[in-house]
Amino acid sequence: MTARPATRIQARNRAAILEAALDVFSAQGFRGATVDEIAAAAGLSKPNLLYYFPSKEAMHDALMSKLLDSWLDPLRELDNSGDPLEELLDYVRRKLEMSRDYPRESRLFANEIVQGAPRLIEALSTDLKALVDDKAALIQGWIDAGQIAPVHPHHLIFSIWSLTQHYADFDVQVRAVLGDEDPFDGAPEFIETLYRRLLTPVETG
Amino acid sequence: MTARPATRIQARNRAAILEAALDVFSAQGFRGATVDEIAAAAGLSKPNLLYYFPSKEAMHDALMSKLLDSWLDPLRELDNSGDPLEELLDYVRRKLEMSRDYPRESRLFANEIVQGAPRLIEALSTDLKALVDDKAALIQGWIDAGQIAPVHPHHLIFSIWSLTQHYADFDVQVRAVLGDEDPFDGAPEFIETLYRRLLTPVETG
DNA sequence: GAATGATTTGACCAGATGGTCAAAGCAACG
DNA sequence: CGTTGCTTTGACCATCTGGTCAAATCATTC
Repeated sequence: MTARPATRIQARNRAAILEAALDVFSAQGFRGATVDEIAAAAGLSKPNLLYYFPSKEAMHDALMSKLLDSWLDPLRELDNSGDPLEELLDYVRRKLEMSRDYPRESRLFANEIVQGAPRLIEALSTDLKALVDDKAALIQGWIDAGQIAPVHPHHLIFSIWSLTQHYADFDVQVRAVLGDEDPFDGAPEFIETLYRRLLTPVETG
Repeated sequence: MTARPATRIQARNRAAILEAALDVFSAQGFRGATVDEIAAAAGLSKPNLLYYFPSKEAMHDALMSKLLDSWLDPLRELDNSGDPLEELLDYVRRKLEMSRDYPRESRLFANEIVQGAPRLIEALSTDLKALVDDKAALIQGWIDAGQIAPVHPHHLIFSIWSLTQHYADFDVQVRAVLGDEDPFDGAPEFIETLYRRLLTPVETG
């Protein structure tokens, strides 16, 4: 599909550009980002940058298609291989780690969605919906089997997204409120407690 | 403080402009919004719009200062007047209703924060932090009294923000995944269940 | 080291955008 | 109904921005 970089120079420069573009797009949004700024961040001249990517939109597209995949990976791993509650907690942990380790990717995504996801809506209602529906069915199975407490599976997934990504997307707010305390000191325990208490099945009397 | 509109025409036009600006800024972000677009949405010519607000930034500022206040109001109401768990659930409900009824305000706020809150960071680390610290202490008091289960108060508040605002800020994503189902059919029950189970104190044995 | 093709750049362009200004239109009040 | 001050606008400007292009530079291969 994607044209393979033909030379070492191409590989290096395309990587540098995408790295710079991630920086700028995630901090400024698509319209807020300028090609000049990305070029400067990548250490290239603007025409040189446009030699590797035909347009600003092409850079954004390249980032977005890489992004959606890696964004969905943690959910793909959710399966029937272990204890349901632990499976879900693993998913939560993976998502929280992504917020901590890849906040720019999370913000790039958030920027896109908040503004109506013009360049992404197609993939959301096809690929994403299909995957989520699939995993929701898996979760519903666990509920029907009494292995976790009954909750609306889709909303459960939304809650995991929102709780974990909040720490990346609203980072400045969280840090402004916490002051010196590192958000990721308390977050894992809080969120794990939350889901343990929510999902642990109640004894039927 | 703010200059009172001197005439009926000023009152009407300033209101129309802020309404239009809310529409456009919340959908496009600050840099994505154009003055022409706001003017058109307000039914005014661009120079006429700039007669009422001296610049694009002035419109944004006017919106932001109104916003932060109303955004914090639900939290201000959290107090010691009732059962702690019900107090917190009321707060959650108020926030969720705001997401449903005022999604543009929520997205305006989200846009600002995701992009580093350049125009808001000051207020976040003073006003917001003070209010949250205050309410966190209240919550800690409930925990110490054994009235709700022990959780990190700040993270509890973050979780309420993220869970409720998710339905406004990530609306397109939520709807893309849910298809025909209205998000606000399932969300209130899901979130209430979540906080009841999280916060109901466990019997000490 | 000359030829070939990949890479880089300075100069440039067209359109968008935030903002200005002088003049025209309009409402209100005497 | 004419004066006064508020409101509206067409025309205009400077700057920013995405993108182009021809020419120059560089790497590679024979």
